[in-house]
Amino acid sequence: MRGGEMSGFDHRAIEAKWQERWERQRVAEVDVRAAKAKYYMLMMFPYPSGDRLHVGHGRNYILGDALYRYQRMRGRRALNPMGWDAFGLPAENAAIQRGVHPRDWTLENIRVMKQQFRRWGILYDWSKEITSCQPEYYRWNQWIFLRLLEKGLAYRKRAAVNWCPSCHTVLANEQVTEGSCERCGTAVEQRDLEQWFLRITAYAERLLAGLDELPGWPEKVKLMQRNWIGRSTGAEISFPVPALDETIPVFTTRPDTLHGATFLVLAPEHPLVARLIAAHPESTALAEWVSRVKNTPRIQREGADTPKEGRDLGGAAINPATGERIPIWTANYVLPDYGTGAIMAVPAHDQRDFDFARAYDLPVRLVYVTDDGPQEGEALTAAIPDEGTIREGEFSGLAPGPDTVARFVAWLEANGWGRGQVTYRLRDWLISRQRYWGTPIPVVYCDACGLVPVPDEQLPVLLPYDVEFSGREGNPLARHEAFVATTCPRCGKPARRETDTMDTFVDSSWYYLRYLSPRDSQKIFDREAANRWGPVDQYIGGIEHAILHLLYARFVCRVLHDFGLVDFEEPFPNLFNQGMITRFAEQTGRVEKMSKSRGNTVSPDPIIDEMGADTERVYTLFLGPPEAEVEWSDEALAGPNRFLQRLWRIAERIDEAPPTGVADPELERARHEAIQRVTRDLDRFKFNTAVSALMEFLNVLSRAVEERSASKLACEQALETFVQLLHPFAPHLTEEIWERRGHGESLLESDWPTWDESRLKRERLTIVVQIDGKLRDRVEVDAGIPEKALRETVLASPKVQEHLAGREIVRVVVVPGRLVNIVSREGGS
RNA sequence: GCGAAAGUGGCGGAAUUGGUAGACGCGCAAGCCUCAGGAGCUUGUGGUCGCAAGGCCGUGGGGGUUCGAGUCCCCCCUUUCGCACCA
Repeated sequence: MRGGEMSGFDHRAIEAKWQERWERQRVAEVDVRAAKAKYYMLMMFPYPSGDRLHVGHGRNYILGDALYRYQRMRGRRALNPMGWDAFGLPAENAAIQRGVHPRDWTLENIRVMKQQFRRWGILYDWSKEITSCQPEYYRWNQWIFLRLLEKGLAYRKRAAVNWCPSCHTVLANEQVTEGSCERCGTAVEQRDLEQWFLRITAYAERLLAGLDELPGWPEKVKLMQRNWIGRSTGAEISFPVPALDETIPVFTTRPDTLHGATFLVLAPEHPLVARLIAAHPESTALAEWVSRVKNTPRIQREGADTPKEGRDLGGAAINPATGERIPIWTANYVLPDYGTGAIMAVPAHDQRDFDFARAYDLPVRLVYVTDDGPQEGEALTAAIPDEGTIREGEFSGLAPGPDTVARFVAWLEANGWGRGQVTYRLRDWLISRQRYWGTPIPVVYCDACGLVPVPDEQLPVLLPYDVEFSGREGNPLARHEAFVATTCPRCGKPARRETDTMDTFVDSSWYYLRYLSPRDSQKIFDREAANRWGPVDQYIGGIEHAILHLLYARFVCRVLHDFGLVDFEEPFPNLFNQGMITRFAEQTGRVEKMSKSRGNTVSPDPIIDEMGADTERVYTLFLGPPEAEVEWSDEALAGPNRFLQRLWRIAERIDEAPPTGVADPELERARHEAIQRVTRDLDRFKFNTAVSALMEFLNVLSRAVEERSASKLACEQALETFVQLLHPFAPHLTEEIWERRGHGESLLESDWPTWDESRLKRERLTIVVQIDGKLRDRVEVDAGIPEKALRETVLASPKVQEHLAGREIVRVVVVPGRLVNIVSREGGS
């Protein structure tokens, strides 16, 4: 196969020819004004990293292209746009390491990636292309930001935030995994900084409820989002602190255990901590301890394995239920940004509080007791979270559960001690980044006017090109005098620009709307087009965005909905997560996700050179179920390549078929079956089994041609159907055969074949015969055979007779068209 | 620890959702064709016993439901993923 000359067809010439023609004829361009039978499909737009795409990336795009071509042939007006998630850290790092400007680097990468898409035969409507790092795009990020600011949905606050010391920037909670920076793996530190947030928590309930309206999403992703939002119901209870003339509100999911609350615990960051320390005799030592805990990296401070540590702050609060004075502590296991940043500790019924109480010898009081369990707190060896019944008082005898909680909530409210409350795990979205290569946040700081939003007419706030990339800590933008120095839009006096840029997930939170009117310089997007084409009919991307991108995009879509810009609340009603391609990595000695850093990538270039893009495409789709992780095998490429070679040879020999043939009905049946199987499989994204069905169909056609057993007409019809069905998988070769068969128009314009149920019926059926569930024989019968006759046929079979010798028939189970199972037992005649 | 998904030949994977386990492909073996083959074609290919006909075993392990279980139920093991002190 050296050089490809041995191939039956010249894949290089054919692929180049069709790629050129599709591009020249702009076959994928859609006029969005006409939305008849619209089908908006979308691949998550890629980050144009400098690494060339490997076959693992290819899976994603090939799958999307196959779907696109299929939908086109089904007669849908399919829109398949592509763009670039072009802001982000790697560009800036490349600038520091190689001295290339992020913009130039990014645009060059885009050029290379486009070439790669082209070589795969992938069709995008390039007239809709968007690039998020261009002012024409990012000005609308700024526009959205200003609207959020107006509505109080964007705000600035000082908070302990995640800081990546390697990327020199803060990170959103969603970008921290196991206490480390998701991008570079460096342990994240805590820094107390003034930052910009988007109030996604205001949408927590709607984001959660909306998941129930998404049958087209994988359960796994919905579950991940539910867990991330983390809705908890319970109560907020206020504990008076007489000495400070304050109350400390706590959130608890177990107000029913209030009588067992023997101390309070505040997060070290809690605002009352400082006041309590000030009144404490050992205030210096305490303050030191508190500041040490505050500065402990998240990964060390949090986590179930971290030992619980705390200090008595010396104050006392009143447990409203018992009237008792209880101590106030601070501890590392109480989080500052969840609930109220303070808890009531009920050691008897919460394991964490129990561990802490035992470590510091704090009282343990049982509210619920079990008949056979300990009757006193001292005797407990572990918390009993949901067993037993309440021992005393007006709620005596109740068992733990939602009803009991509800009764306590009503009781708290009646007494004015607290109220029912819902709390979310979800935190507000931190969007500030101390980096250059992102959308400038459009606000100005004026000594006289304070924080002033940049007026719409002054947008975009342009990212300056001429910055210095030194690799020093701090945002290069902050050192750019001409950028920072500005005038206040309100009073005209000198002012400073905000130098933080936006998280790139802002860019990707609404881009699908911009595709519909990408060059509009007057407005963010065309509302009418957005409502006609949106929401996206099919969204395709990796599971790694299950939370980050998909949650942010759902949030922003709701915001835009509330602004009256779109009619829908869910941007992507149907989501498909393709699986990764894995391969053995020498470095680790394991089969792992294909990636440059693991050194286990496979370049598509030599494959395309030697066997063609069609081969890679068919192989990629054939490899395994698209949602599953699959292992790449260089060897197995030969199968799909042989398959395409055979197709070519058969197409060339089709004229040899005789004018009449005995196998025509059989071939026709196989043709209809192939149409049915491929259509059904594609509708369910089962590309792998669709390829199998085509292989089987080719085997039948191939035999018919080989044996000259079917007529030329039947063979030609089978071939044409075959080429149509295969087109989404192997577009170049199929176009070529189609054209050579005298068709003037692209296969994309042809109508997807339809099958006729009546043609699928077989005249003769093979019925499986079981005796006591074991396969014993097969009998061939007419399809319409009555059950009685079938039984007789089966019982007459010599093999059945033999196996039944000396046994008695108890029962005969008949599954029409499939099998007969004879149930027998010992004895009889 | 909690939650979810998945375990099928030498390999990737099928199985109309309770009805022939292993489709399709890779690999392997034998044969044909060929100056040659890393090309093409044909046949075979879960294990085991048997000359054969055929038998027995077989979908991570163990139980169960059923005429019938890869598929449903219970227990266990392994792997992967998500969350991980969220009160």
